[in-house]
Amino acid sequence: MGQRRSGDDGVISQVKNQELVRTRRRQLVDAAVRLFIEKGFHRTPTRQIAEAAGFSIGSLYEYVSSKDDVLFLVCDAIHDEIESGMQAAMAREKEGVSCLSSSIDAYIRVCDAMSDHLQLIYQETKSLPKKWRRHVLEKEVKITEIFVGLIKKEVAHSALLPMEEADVKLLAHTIMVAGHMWAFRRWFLKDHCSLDAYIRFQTRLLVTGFSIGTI
Amino acid sequence: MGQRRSGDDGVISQVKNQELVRTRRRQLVDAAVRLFIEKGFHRTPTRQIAEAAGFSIGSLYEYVSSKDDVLFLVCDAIHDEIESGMQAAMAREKEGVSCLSSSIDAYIRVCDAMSDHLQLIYQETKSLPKKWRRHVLEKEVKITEIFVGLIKKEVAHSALLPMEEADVKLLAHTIMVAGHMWAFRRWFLKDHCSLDAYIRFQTRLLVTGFSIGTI
DNA sequence: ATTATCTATAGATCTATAGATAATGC
DNA sequence: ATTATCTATAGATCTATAGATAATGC
Repeated sequence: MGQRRSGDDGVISQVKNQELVRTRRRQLVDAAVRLFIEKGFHRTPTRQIAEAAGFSIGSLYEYVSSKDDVLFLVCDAIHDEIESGMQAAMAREKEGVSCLSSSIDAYIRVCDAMSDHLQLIYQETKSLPKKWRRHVLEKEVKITEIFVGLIKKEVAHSALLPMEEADVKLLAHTIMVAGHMWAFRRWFLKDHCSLDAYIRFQTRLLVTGFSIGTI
Repeated sequence: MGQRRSGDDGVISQVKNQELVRTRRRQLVDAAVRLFIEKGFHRTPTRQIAEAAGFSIGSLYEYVSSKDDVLFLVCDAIHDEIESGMQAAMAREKEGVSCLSSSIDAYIRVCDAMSDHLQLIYQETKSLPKKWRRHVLEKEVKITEIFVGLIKKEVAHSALLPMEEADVKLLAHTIMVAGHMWAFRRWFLKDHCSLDAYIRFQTRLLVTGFSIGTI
């Protein structure tokens, strides 16, 4: 059939050279991210994506089989970047009592650096075909699990009050959203509060509220 | 020129009868909300909006001057509904120490009832022309101000710790987002947590964390 | 006359593909 | 031969308007 899957993402390419597929898709995603942030997915013609990526519309369809594919590759790449950004920041942290707080700090800084990308995800996830929406949401859960782990560790160290499993998950998701909020509510926040002040505020709300012996 | 503004929203209609403009736009918005929730703004043809509203494509353009106008009317109507929903719920509340908590409760229930609409706003606000995006965001701030007032009252009653003005605003916005979160993260929350449990959790996080003498 | 509504369509897209061309390797 | 790329375009939209028609009021 000449149709090949590339990587494990399930997007079909006509081109056989896997190395080439990776480079071209990287170019494609870089161009598309920029355009989608600027004008949104639906207002960006495939033609223009191809042009910005440096090849023709015909070639574009050798590397994806629909415009929706491009959106998926974009969302997937953004999530990868957030995840690796967090992992990198956390690797730099020391272990210790303040492990959760400092991870929140690192995470919100990643969200700050990627706030355009986060806004894009909030806008366009719904436009993804179902199968890929699920994939993207699973990755979101995976990132959230990092916080689940950290919270449990704090509880084990008695740095946080004991919590039910359900509350741990809820707290982890609320932390995730606190980071996203800095991105999608920047239209307000940027005029009223510095990044540092925001991090201080959210950390107090999210961590101190549940911790032992403070206030 | 035959162009008339209708109401104070700045959307131009060719039809003079203001009463008629109101009814037709109501039909238009009702139809569009349904379709946009189902398929998104960009995937819904104007033709289909007109048809679902019960008149022809020609007539549609007598009541708005572009498809963007329809999106604006939709966003505006949704915000109105949220605001009036909250006002109604709060009118039912008693004054008292638990005023903030019970307002959060009421607010999150409104968000629950309107979660499809909220998701729509998160998706499509960016598609609005600048002038109207600003209008929509101002309305969002206006709703947030309700919480600013409530928080200040709690502080005055010494039910909350003293806070700086900036923190009051931040807390109010965080409350708003806690409500939205129930809507836009329902893909996860619905399987892990009831509405009541969610409200309990967020109230604890948002109110108890800052209140005096608890924990 | 004026107002509201409808039908038909101009005009401008935009996605995806077919088929030609160039480059690479046997 | 095979692989990758490009050009040209089919075919399917979709928005917005022009101009005809029907209904209402002087």
